[in-house]
Amino acid sequence: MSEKTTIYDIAKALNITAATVSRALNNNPKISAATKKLVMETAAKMNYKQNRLALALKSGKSNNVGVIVPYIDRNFFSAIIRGIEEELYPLGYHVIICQTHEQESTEIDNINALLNAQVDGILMSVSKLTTQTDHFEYVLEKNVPLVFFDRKKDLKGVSTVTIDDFEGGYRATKHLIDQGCKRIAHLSGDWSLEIYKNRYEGYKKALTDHGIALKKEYVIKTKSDIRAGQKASEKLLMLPEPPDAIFSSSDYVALGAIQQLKKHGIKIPTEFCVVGFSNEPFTKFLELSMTTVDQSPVEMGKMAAKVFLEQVKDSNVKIEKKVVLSPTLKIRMSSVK
Amino acid sequence: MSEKTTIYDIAKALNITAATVSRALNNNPKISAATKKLVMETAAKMNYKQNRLALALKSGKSNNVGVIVPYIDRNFFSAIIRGIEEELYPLGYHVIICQTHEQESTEIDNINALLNAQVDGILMSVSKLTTQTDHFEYVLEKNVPLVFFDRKKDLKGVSTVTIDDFEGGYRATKHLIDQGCKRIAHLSGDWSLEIYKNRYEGYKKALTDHGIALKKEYVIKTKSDIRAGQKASEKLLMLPEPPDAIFSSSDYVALGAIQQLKKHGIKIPTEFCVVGFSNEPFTKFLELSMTTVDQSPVEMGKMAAKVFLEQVKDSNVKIEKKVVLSPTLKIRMSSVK
DNA sequence: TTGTAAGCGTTATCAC
DNA sequence: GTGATAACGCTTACAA
Repeated sequence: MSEKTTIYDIAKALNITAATVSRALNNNPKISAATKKLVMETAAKMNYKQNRLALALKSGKSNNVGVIVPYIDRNFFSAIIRGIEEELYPLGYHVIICQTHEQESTEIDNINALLNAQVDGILMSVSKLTTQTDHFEYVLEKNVPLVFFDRKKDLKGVSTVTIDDFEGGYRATKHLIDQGCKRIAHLSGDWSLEIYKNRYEGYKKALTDHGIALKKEYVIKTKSDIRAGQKASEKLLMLPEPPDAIFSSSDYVALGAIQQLKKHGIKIPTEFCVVGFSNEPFTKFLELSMTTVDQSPVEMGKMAAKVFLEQVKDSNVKIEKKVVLSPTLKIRMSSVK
Repeated sequence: MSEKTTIYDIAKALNITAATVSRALNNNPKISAATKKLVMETAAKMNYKQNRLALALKSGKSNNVGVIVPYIDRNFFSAIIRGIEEELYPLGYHVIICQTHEQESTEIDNINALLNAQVDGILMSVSKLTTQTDHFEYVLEKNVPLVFFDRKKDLKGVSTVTIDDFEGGYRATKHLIDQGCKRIAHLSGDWSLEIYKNRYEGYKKALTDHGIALKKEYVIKTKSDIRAGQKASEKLLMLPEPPDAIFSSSDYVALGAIQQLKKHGIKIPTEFCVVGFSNEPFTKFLELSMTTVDQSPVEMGKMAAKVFLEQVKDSNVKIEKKVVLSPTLKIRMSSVK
């Protein structure tokens, strides 16, 4: 029973040919009900399982999609993958995962490996350190659908699913203004990544829309970890006129800021408000729960999958879809006076 | 340039045969240095990429492994997957992921799908609701290596990688005893999952080893969420002699307990100590950081991958390896008086 | 309605 | 050292 049974085995058992078995198994109309039933039964009896590899080789479709992310154990990305998997699995697709570790060279390697594996599409978030775009063009040349989620590069023929980072930045900042904060600082990330640039732009627009002048010393670019948040907020507090609120592009940075503020005996939210970005799971478990911008990553994954499916449906038509999801502001204790 | 180039294209270009090209590409000894060089060069020039699907069909090895977990966006599992991916990718394997959603029927479906896809092995954590084992036996019949991590079923021929849950429970409890806690309660999970049973056994042993009688009313089985932790601890506080410490088999339950204790004005850790299990990321970000048992999931994933590789190496020898990793107690504020 | 045979891209086993 | 050919398991014109 350990040997795999093929359609030939079934054919032999019934004294018919493999082609007929294949037709019976695939609901081909040109087949008699009798033989079809017979084939179905013996297939079940012999425990036949279709070899997807053979099908893939024949059809040129592997029914696998590749998903590339920086790290799979970052909640934002694993939630996206969950969305992709849940959308695609019912349609018979399998998800192959790769991690770039934020390295461009690894990203290129991942893409080549997935292409060799004949994936039907690649869904990915661009690595922080990626500057070239040749490897993306190469995917397109091979006519393999390419969908960027969250972090993208602007390329012709590539569909993207992102959230409106500008809007996220705007609403976070407006919320702080509504709370009566007058001197709102912003902790940002590297602007070579659009997402951070856009969150900053939203911040800026909200300020000017409400007649608040942008103070250059209130905007600090940092790495995305707790330590960076501590250092940046320390710097802010040393200013002649320190801020009374922080909008951070990262939840981790915001957490570092909160820790540092507390160290200085500053009361949150009464004296100082903080808003983060990403709705990392920990933000709502804090004793002082953190206001943050939710990116609905599972939805983002599902949407990326849907865009991929559209692309596959009309493979002759090159679609270039730009889906922009709306972020949700999760208002919690760190910003409500 | 959009068409895929095969070894036939290279052969045609050089007026040799595909077999020769194949040999050149695969470092076959029976080939002249000259033709080899020539083939290599034109292969590069024509941008040849090996079709892994064809190789897979021919060889019977897909170089894919399937990984099945309840939910991919649970940190514990995504970290394990990270470990698996990082161990296997350098060897040319790709990781296909599936989610059971804790449903037995989905688990069975996942296994069949992966088997159809001709994966070279299946690495998985058993779903909470799984009672049958037929689908696992079936994998073994097909001679596909099967490795369980964390949640396992005892089956002949299946290798497992787990942490020593007994030890974890023992050390967590002993730590509480060392802190001077006298009345230690335990919040457990469903004992049909070995992990919870073993953590409880460790708890029990630590108590008796230190001359503390096990009180039945101090042991409560709950679901693994915050709400359950709140309710269970409420029940404990209503006891005629309420406990002065909780060892919880889940970080979420422990968090719920802490919240409830605070609601009653109970001071942690001075009046009451709490220890969780799993070292979920949020535990160390809490203002009152939580003591918990770390399961080193990335290491667990790497180990599962290594066990799989051993199995593959000697496919004729059936290996049944039981790897048990040691947990680490992360001592934090919630339990240090 | 069913059988025949070619083909998907490789590699392996023969010959030469 | 290289070429011809079969085989992996399946689908699909084309014939019958």
